Amino acid sequence: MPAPPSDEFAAALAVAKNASWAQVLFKCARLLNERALALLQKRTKQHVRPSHTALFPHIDLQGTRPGVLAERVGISKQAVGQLVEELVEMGLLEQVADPADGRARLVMFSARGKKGLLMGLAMLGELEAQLGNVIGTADAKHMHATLLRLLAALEETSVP
Amino acid sequence: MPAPPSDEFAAALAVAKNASWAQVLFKCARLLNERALALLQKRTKQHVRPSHTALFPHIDLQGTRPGVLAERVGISKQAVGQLVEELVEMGLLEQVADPADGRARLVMFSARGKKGLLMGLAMLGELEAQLGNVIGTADAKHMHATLLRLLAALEETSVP
DNA sequence: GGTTTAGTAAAGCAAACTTGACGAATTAGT
DNA sequence: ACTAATTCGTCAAGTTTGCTTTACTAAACC
Repeated sequence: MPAPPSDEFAAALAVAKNASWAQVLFKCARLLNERALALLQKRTKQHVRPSHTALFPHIDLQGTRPGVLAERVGISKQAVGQLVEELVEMGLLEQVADPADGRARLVMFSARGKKGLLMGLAMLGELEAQLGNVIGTADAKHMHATLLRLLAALEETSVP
Repeated sequence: MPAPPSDEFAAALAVAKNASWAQVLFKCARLLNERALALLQKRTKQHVRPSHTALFPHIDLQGTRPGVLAERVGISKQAVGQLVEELVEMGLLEQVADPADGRARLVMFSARGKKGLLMGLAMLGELEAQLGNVIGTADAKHMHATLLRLLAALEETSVP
């Protein structure tokens, strides 16, 4: 007698699930992100949100205009305006008039923002070291290299 | 003459950034997720959202009660109720009365939902294969194994 | 028969945006 | 030189997503 169709489905599902590294990647990223943000808020006592941390790597040390920032992050200028406003209130960013253009302003890190940024990265380093002890430093390094190439592949190739 | 302090900061920043695999992991996950969701909506013409796909892996083939689902995903029963309602409207899930309990209902995949699930996983497999060609199949496999151990480490160890 | 338990209903909230309308400075056209 | 069009950012309002809280019914358990 033939197996019921639901078993075929279950088998196909199991195979597809097992083969997929993307799902594992998603889950790792989500869990690690949650942990890092929880730790960050615990240490800084500031309400830094994911949208804020997404902004940081795009701010040049010499300062960046909000419009440029919006383009880099891929959101509207208004959205950047809101985020910057919040971060200025927290004392992490500051704005200065752009000497080259009276309409424009330059967003840059304040002294406190710079310290906070380094602290945040150090904190991430701690987490990575802690996890590296569990998964193996060599494998962590190997994964880092592979992820860098994956990132390049994602940024270069277009959506099919 | 000594270098200005901002250069020290820039150097420290560059070092910290370069050493961090977590940031690369986050960016890869975000980009890949965006691409997968865009492709999914393009193919299915349905408005499947991340919160929906987060639900799928927790639904047993024999059906799962909303309350149990809520516990597994870590959200309220009401939130599950909303998501299930939407997915039933899309024709991907269906609900049947639980024969063991008159108050309870069982959430399960409809025939169309099962087909959709397999299609979605196949689609993810396509993306992975395409990226695997770029980053190298062996490295992709190695990364998969490392990520699985990272996941285990994240789920086992507590927040410091 | 009283108390859990399963789920529903309605409202609200926070995050992370967007759209549309605007003012002020700059650049371009004539 | 002087409008005219463009660009830079802001203000205010609205939207979507993904939840939560509070209050409630109906069935089941004891």
